[in-house]
Amino acid sequence: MTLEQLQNEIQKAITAKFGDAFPCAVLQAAPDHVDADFSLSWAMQAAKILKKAPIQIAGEIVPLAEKLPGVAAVSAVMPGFVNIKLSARGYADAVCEVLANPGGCIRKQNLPAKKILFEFVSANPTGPLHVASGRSAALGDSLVRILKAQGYDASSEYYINDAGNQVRLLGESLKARHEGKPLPENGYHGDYLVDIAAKIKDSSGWTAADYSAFAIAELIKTQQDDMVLFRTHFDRWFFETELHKAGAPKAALEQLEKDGKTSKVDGAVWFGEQSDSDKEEDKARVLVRGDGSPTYFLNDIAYHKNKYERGFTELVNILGADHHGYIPRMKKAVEVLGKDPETFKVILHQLVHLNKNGEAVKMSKRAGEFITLRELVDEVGADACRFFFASRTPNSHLHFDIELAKKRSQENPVFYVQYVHARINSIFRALEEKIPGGVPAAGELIKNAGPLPEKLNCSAVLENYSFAPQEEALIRKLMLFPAVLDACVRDLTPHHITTYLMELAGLFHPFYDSCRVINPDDTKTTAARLCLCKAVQDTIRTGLDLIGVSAPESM
RNA sequence: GCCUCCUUAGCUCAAUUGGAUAGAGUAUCUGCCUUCGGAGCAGAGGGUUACAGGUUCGAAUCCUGUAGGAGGCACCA
Repeated sequence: MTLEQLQNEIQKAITAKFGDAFPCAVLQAAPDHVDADFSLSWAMQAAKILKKAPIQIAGEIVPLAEKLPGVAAVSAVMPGFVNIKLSARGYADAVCEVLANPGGCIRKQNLPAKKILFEFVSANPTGPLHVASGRSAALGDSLVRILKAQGYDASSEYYINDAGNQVRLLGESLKARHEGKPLPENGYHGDYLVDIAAKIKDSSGWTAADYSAFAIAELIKTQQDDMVLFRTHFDRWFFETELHKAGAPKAALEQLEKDGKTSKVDGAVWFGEQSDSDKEEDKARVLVRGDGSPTYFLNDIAYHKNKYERGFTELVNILGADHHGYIPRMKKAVEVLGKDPETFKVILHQLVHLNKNGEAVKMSKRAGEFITLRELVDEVGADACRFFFASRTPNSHLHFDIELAKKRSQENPVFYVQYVHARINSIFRALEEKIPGGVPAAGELIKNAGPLPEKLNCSAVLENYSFAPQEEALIRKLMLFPAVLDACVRDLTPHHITTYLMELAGLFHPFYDSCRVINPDDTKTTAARLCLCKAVQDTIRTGLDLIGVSAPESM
């Protein structure tokens, strides 16, 4: 029995008794000071509609919940909570469910038919990726993993601005480096262009465009390597030049003009009304400059039109907070394209603040002063990096202390979580030595990283097993994992997973301390505890994998 | 000037979206010299959730205002 199943049963019973004009019944973990496993606040939410006292409604739910399998006791307490205690059978079943679906990560049924496209990082190909891109990458890649694991149709994409002014400027900067001449005004000063210039073998007959193309190709390759190093996968790298080849900006412009959504002022084509309100709300923008060239905004409209044309029904863009002004006009553009603006979502993450020796590090790409993502990964490792970036809600400002991160000390919570995984593994390694031949059934279990072996009857192993309080606490936490994944999808953020993993890891140690797993004189207890360890290990591995962090067998 | 976001334990952050006595890691203090990994465990201290009002059975969460911080307001991308 999973928590979701129990919740559904309660929902059914409540609907049968009270009708369906109410919020959903949600089971949540009971607070520490309450003698219960899970609790329901539904009675208080329904009180107004039912025009009854919450405590009275709660009292009416008690007999309904008492009948459910896996439930040992139910009580109604002021001001109107329904508290539920699980039976030993309920705990045992919960462990079996986790083992049957590794990590309790169950693919959902009856999902809405959505095709979701996540676009993230999409940094200009004018330099190596810096740490802020790491935050985007960690958020986006983790979210795609989480959605896919739950059965959603989600894809990832990186948009490369390989056209426009910055490309020309980049080519000019490279040419200057190659010829040892001074850089152009506003050129790119980073040392990486010196390295790229050194790779040029024969530049005779090169045009400005050739320099640009060479630099872009090199930098895209660098960014792709950086993303591989950061375990971030993109289903597609989309080139802006593809749009231009297909005449997409022109087509988009024609559609907008046909619908009367543009206006001409001073020789430039504008998007939106020239009304004060549109200007104030940042919805009016130039699409085509006075010289006839398209702005990035028109290109972006064409790009998003293209996304919808490829069959995606929901677009999610992950952007740094410095782009927030872009959202209102893009939403308006989506609407004008005839799509529901709700299908265009933006995850805005606040910027990464780097601190070094207590001082803020200012970063400017053009000045060439920045910490690259690669440098950071080389110093602290991809595991710590990914975990750290995934640990914060996108909305919060992320303070990254370089000195602290470089220390690779145990202050980093990622080690705390990984340690539990490795520690469980060492228990499994010790089994053969302590009990030659292993224990019935469970020995089979721990050899398999995948789903439960057919022949293992987990519920038989846990039959009549009496759980210690530390074991119960661990199982309760395991039962909450699917709800954590739901929360990640709901909020479009992976950070609930890292919080959860730290709490789960924190519950394993007291179990480990007070419940010796391997006992040659009691193979029944040994088998039961091995099952529990396996369930914890599966869940940790699944959780870490969803945020792109490794689960080491030893450390 | 206008707009967006943030302010929770010494530090870094949570809080199942309005639920019960606000929780973790880390740091500090006190115990455990460890037969499956001590990168650990048990316990303690640490909070007027920036401030002031409001909404209701109930607020860190919602609404208003104030203070402080970050970012954005191009015929750049």
